[in-house]
Amino acid sequence: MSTRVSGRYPTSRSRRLVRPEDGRRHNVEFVLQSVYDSPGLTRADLARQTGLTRVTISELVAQLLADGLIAEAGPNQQVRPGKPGTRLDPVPEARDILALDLSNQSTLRGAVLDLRGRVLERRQQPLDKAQGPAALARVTALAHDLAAAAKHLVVGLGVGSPGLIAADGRILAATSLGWSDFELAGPLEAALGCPVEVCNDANLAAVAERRFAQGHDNLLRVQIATGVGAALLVGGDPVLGEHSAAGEIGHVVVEPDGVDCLCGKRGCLETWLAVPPLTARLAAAPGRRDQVLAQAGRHLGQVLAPIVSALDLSQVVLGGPADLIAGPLLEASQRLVGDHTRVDFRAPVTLSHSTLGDDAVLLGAAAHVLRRRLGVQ
Amino acid sequence: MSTRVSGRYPTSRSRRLVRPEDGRRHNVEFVLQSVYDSPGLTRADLARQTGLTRVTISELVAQLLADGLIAEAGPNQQVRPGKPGTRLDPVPEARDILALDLSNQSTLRGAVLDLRGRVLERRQQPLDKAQGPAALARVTALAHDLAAAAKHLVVGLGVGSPGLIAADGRILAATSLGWSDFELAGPLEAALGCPVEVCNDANLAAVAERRFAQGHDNLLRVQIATGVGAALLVGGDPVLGEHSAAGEIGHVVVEPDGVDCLCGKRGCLETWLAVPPLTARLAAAPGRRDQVLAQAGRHLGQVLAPIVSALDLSQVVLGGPADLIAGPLLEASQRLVGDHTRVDFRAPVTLSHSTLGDDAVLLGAAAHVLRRRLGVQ
DNA sequence: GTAGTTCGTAAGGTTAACTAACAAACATGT
DNA sequence: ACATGTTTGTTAGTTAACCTTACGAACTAC
Repeated sequence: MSTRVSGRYPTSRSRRLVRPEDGRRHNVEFVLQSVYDSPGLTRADLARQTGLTRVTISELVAQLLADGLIAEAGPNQQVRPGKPGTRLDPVPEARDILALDLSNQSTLRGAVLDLRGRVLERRQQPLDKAQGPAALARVTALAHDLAAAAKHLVVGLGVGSPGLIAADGRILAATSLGWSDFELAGPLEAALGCPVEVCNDANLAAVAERRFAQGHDNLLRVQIATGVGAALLVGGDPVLGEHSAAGEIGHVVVEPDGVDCLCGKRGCLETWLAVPPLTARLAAAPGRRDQVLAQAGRHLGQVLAPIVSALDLSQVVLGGPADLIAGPLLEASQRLVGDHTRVDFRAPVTLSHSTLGDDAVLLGAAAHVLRRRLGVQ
Repeated sequence: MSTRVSGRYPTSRSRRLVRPEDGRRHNVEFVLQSVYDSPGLTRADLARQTGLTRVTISELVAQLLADGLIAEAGPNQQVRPGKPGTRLDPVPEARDILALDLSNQSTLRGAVLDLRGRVLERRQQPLDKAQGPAALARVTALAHDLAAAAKHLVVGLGVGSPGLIAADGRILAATSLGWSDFELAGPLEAALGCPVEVCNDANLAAVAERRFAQGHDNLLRVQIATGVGAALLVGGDPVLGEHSAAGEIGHVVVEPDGVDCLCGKRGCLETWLAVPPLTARLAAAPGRRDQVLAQAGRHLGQVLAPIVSALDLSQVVLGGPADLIAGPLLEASQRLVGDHTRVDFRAPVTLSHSTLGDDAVLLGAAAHVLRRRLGVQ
């Protein structure tokens, strides 16, 4: 795990040839994942569970012990014949992960986390409407702050950015930061000397729900803020789409004769669900708060229903201000989706308000680095 | 390729440990894929393209030559210094693939195909409303017919079945055949002695669009027949969903105060788009054929719009009777999806009528076997 | 005709899996 | 108490799949 020269083990799609050492690293990562999933396993347990021999497992474990990523935790307390095995536990404090959240328009947020997703340090940096290279300078400065605050070896830096981000981390368009067709990871890697992973902020928030809030492998996360964005996990992986624009549901029309939207169409979902228009509607109808929220929730449900059906989702998570989302809006949305999609062979979908708060993107950035660099997902 | 003992190379999700021979097979498959993608490559081309050494590539190529899956095609006609390389071509006639389509309620259809997807032989078997074990007997008989008709080594049998099919091929529910929680692949493998892959019919049709009709890696295919079903490819892979029920969009409500549906709700998409209700509506309004079809198309578009936005799809393919689909229905649907989702950073989605006709499922079954057994996708 | 380039193969090294065998540490039965 | 059997983790040696180095064959260019 200390030396990472060649690329990652290929998935079914990103195909490339593999060398024996790719297999070795994959197997080391697999053992690490197993120890994270089931702390206290012994080498013999791992061998039985994986099908590799005890000899090979011992070698893989020795590598992880040498790297400090796992530790022996004394003999197994069992009442069985035979020599008791040695329990193995993960050591989440062995490494630090740096995480950046660029989604806030006024302040860049950063944190140092351990491998369990605990926030160890926080730093931030005003953006002051910096654009392009000036924004890059602010981001780099914040990254340096984080690197200086880290007290352990750093696995890597994860960056959650708004906008369209390609699969390779290239930023196709991020208007709030003035970047287009911009390579962010390269300069940051050069400046910091550690691996950098750039990903869309909404996708990272969804990844965080999965890893740190017991989310399912197939889930939809909707973020309600200045606009309305969504991210989708299928089989645990974020969906990028044909133009890296997946999740852009804010401009689906839900009310053909509704009010004008900035995009030029009328009655887009955002004209109901984004925070500014929603608070304006609430202010304009003082005594009808619950009805307005329920109406917004039904419009959301109208968009969710086909998605939930087509993807057979069981979980939708909503992020955003609790006072707007957590009550009638969520309930109305859940009811409409249930009523419009219910079939006998599918359990009803569950909508819930995110428990991750403002740290969703930071946690997702850490989860992403954890996965890409150590294979733990 | 002749010996296939251990499992397949793992993807990012289906994780397991890998042995050196798994890597070897993955690499052999990669080379085969490369030769299918770019016929006429030389060993040296492959080495440059993949990063492996010429020595290793020669070994992998020797394996494929010995299996007859590729062939040398004389020296490269080039005007360059140096020894000309030997061109390598795929040999699609080297193997046969058996394919079964169980989606028709009255007749089981089967075919023998080559590795290019050309149909070499066709067989069929009346179902006569057989259910459960009796249906299995019909399926097995047809599979035997196909095996007897094959003139080359058989890669495997692909089966496209209606109903809910789990990722491992287990049939969770297929009401038209009277199967529930039913292991179809096991008995067929025992009877035929060749690998069997079972998959949902709609998913296979989508796979066929991708491989044999130049479909994108992210596409939605909607089949309009007795009911309305859909299948979704994300990154080239079929989406199964949390309960293997992905694609079931027929019972999304599009008209809350519409007519009663068999499912117990009102105004489901099927009450507009399935062939029986649609033909009934056309018969009931003799002079308004185009308007009725356009209305059906708009209801479809209403369901497609959120899906297209959330997944950033660029392609939707409609399968079913051309006289209903190919005209005003498709145009109205395309227009509504465009009008309801258009945003500046995304190219508009393209709806089209499938060109694969009745063979979509058979072709998909062959493509699936090709991919699972020979790694060509 | 000579030099330079490119292709495919041969020989031998390195790595990462395997099998076989063994000492250590435990429970159980006499 | 003590032999017996079980389970664990390690050592020693084998096999497989990649690598590097080197070489003959076949072509172009001067």
